[in-house]
Formats: sequence, C-alpha cells, structure tokens
Amino acid sequence: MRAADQLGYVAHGSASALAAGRGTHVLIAPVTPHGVTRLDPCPYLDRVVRTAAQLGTTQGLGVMLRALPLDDDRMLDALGRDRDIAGVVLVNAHTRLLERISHRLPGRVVSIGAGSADVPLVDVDTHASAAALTAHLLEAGLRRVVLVSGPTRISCTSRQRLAFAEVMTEAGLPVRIVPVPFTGAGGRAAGEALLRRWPTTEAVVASCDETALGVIEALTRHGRRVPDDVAVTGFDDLPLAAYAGLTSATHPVEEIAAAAVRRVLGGTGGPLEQWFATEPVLRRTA
Amino acid sequence: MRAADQLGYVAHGSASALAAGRGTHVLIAPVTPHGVTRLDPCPYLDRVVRTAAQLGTTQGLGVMLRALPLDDDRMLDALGRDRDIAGVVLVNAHTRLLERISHRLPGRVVSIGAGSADVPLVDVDTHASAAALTAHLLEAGLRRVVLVSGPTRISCTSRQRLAFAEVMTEAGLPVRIVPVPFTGAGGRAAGEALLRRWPTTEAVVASCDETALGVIEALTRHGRRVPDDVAVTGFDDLPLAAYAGLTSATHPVEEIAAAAVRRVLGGTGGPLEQWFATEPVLRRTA
DNA sequence: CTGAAAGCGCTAACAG
DNA sequence: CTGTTAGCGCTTTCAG
Repeated sequence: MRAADQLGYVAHGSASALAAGRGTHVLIAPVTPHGVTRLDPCPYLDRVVRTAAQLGTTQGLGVMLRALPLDDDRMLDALGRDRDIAGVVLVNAHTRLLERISHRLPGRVVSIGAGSADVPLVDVDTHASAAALTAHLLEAGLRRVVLVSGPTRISCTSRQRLAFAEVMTEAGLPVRIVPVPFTGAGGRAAGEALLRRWPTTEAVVASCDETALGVIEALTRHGRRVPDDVAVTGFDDLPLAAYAGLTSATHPVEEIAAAAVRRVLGGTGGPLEQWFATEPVLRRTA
Repeated sequence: MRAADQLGYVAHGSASALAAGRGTHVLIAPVTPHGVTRLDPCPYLDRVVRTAAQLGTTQGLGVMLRALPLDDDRMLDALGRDRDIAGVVLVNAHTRLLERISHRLPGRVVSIGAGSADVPLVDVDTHASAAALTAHLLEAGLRRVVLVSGPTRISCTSRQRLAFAEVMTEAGLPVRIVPVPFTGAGGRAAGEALLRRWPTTEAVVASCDETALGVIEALTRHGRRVPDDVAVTGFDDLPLAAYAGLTSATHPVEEIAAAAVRRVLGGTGGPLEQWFATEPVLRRTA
C-alpha cells in the first residue's frame, strides 16, 4: 500500500467497476412532460448536478444528466439494463413515473420531490416552511391571506396547500388559493386574479420567488404598496430575492442533493423519506 | 444490430472503455488558490457542469468535479495517471498551472479562461465585449469613463483592460482603472474610490454584474443618480441584471462549455483558441 | 493467511 | 469479409 502510494499508483476505475459489477455513473434525471427531452435552464437543477458531481468524484463516480420524458418506456427499459449506472436521482418525478421505474431499477433509484413505497424520497420540508411563513403573516396581525400555489398534481404544491389550509383553518380564517405556473407571468396573473376576487387581501404567500415578484409587480401596478397594503412572501431564496428585499425561505439544496446521492448509492436500507428544514428569511416585503 | 435493438441490449460502458483504453469521465477542474479544495458556489460553474454532464451523457461519459489547487503536484500527477479520465476541462486556470499540467495530460486538457501553447483555450471574447460596451458609452456622448476591473493577473481582466484602454486612447480620453474583486463589496469599494479620485465621472464599465450593482449602490448613497448622473454597465447578464435594469453583456456559457468538452474529447488537432461573442444587453443603467 | 487464476463484457487484432 | 481469441486491469474465489 505504501509502495503503491509512493509510486503514484492510481486504480483504473472502469476496470474495478467491471470486475466488481459496480456502475461508474450516477444519472440525474429531471422528469419532463411527454416526449420532451429538452432541458430548460434551472439554477436549482444546476445546484443538484454540481453537488452530485462533487460528491461522486470522491467515490470515483461521474454524473450524467438526461431529461426523462414522463412515459418513455423504452428509455426506462434501457436505463434498467445499463449496468454502468450505479444510481438514478429523479427530479420532479410524478407518482406515475415512480411506479414505472422502480421495478426496473430496484434499489438504484431515489427521488427528489415525490416518493413512493418503492422509491425513497429526499426533499425540502415544504409543509413546515409554508406553515411557518403563513404563521409569520398571521402573527403580524394579517388576516386576509391568499396562497398563490403552483401547478396542481405536483407533490410539493399539495403539501404547501395542505399546510396553508391547516394554519388558516386553525386560525378560523378562509382558505383562499390561486394556482398558477412557477413563473413571473404566473405571478402577475395571480396578482390580477386575487385582486379581482378578494380586493381587500392583506397578504400573499407565493410558492416561489419568481411568482412572488410577479405578484408584487401586479399589485404595484394596481396601486397597492408592498408591504404597507399587502405583504408578500416568496420561496426558494434566489439571489434575486435578496436584491428585491423579498421575504422568502432558503433551502439546503446542496444537502438535499448530497443526501439523494448517498441514499441511492447506499442500496436498500435507509430511510424511505428524508425531509430537510428550510429557513425563513425575513426581508422587506413581509 | 436490429436484433440487439429489439432485445433492448445496452452496452456495458466500463467494459468497452476498459477494452478500448478510453476513459469514462470528463473532469471539470475549477482552479483554486494554494491548498484550497473548497468550491465556492458559482452559477457560472454550475452552468458549465450542467452542460458538460448533458453533453457527456450522449457519449457515455460522466462528469466529475473537483477543485484543483494551484500547485498540488501530487494531485496533478494522480490526474495524469488516471486512465479513466477522458479529458480535463480547466476553469480559471493560471498560466503557471497550464505549464505544469499540459505534459502530464498531453492532448487531454482544455482550458476555459486562459490558454497556452499546449493547452487549447475556449472563452468569451472579453476583448470585443468590453470594447463594445465602452464604445456604447462614448457614443452616448459620455467622456469621463472609469473601468472597474477584476483582480489583476487574471487573463480576462487583462483582456478587458486592454480593450478599454484601446477604445479610450483612440478617442483621446484618459484611461482610468480601479481594480477590485468580482463581488458586490468590491463594487461598493470601487464606487467610493472612483468618486474620491474622479468626482466628475460620467460612466462606469464594471467587470461583472455584482460589481456593477455594488458600484451603483455606492454612487446612489453619495447622491448620484444612475443613469442620469453616472451610467453603469455590468457584465455576465445574471438574472439579477434583468431585474435591476442593469445594462450588461450576455455570454453563451452553454456553448462555451460544450465547445470545451468537444475539444477535449476530440484529441489533438482543432483550433488552439476558440472565442465566443457576447451580446450587449441594453437596459436602464446605460 | 498468502498467492494463483478465473472471469467481468467488451474491443481489436488476427486467422480462416 | 466473417468468426475466433487474446487481452484491457481489476475483484473474487479457491487452492496451497
């Protein structure tokens, strides 16, 4: 061993992987709609990939990145047959996909964002964060609060809705929700909509920072001041949020990604669900 | 072939790599100072890693990510001996490192940001962009322009300085430069400094968006209005820039990263330098 | 407990 | 041009 070290011996990764029957890559697989293999730029995903690459490197594993269309069974089959892939980290998977993939990659798949009985889950504790943010608004004495939530059928959306509904109901307040896409445009649309339906709204809980900024834009355009007339919270704590003074919640994305990689390499055994706490970041808007 | 396809045969990557003597990974190696192996979060690097991973995947290659301290010869030796690494993409390398690494990985290394006779270079055409931004200010009738440049000894900094100096000199104007780190704090410091030395400054060319925003903050604090009193340009076109209305220049980071990966996998032959044009994005601040 | 040998699944070079 | 075979560098099993 000492000799090997002094001679500068470096083991041949492929050779050992081949002999030991291990894979040499971790695949990060963001799930996309039917037939879509294009990957939209996404800083969140970038952080996951970077973290996975960094962690993988220490174990001789490289990361691959490929969009996984929602129902491409051929691709799923090929994935399962590829013995060179040590593990697959699904991002934004739907339950439907989880069912299709788990038996093809038994013990070699983990999911960020939505889990199942067969596929372990690692994610932000959206429930706790949404509850904390909503509670923060109520504590500030605000009563007419609206949740601008994300697309339905996405699991973090439903956890967020549930948390919001719980906190509002417990306070004896009405549960008002506007679902829109996770975009600035979505936020603007939501702002318009909620002003029309509930003109006396005092606070908005948005499901992401882009949406929150869109909401603020719409509110401002209609003469509402933020936070004086309406308080607004975002979610994700993008660099933009700090600049805009947006109250938000920050996620330990790197920890989550690292946990996902470790979990998928650890084989079976280990927790079926791992939730990571986010931290509210109070700024000017709420 | 058809049969293999119908049976869903998937080749074993490690096995073919081993037999063919190919590597199975591309290493992205951001260069860090002496002994520093920690990697600071960097959206730019994240985009490089993501692009490399996506492109690598199509060729059965995974990406690894590791900080490469400026003068760790043992690590460099180990890298050279690692036959499992198909190529190394250096990021922010210094000339000194390039000399040390090229002979250890002949034909298997490419650099983003600084090249040499042995190591091909792929980068943003900083010279052209800085010249274009400076020219834009001069065309707007501004005369007393200051360049807030990055740390000295970084190659993109020197290209930017050169371009700025050329354009200013040609217009018969003084070349005024303040070098600071690529950070918001650096920008604030630069703002203070340039207000002290040249209080009648009409425009500032900053070397990155964070710096530009820092400059604007300092200027505003001292009662200068942007762009009415002082015009400011950034560089990189971060999401922040669009939100802040900052005039900037946008880089094809994905194209650059893809070119770097292709170049390093293409072996010897191919251009020694590849420059990518950036596009000025004119917004409110200049 | 140490040392030899048989593969892991593929490629490339060779003979037919 | 098709069919066979000897490795690629390691791990693991099995005999000594």
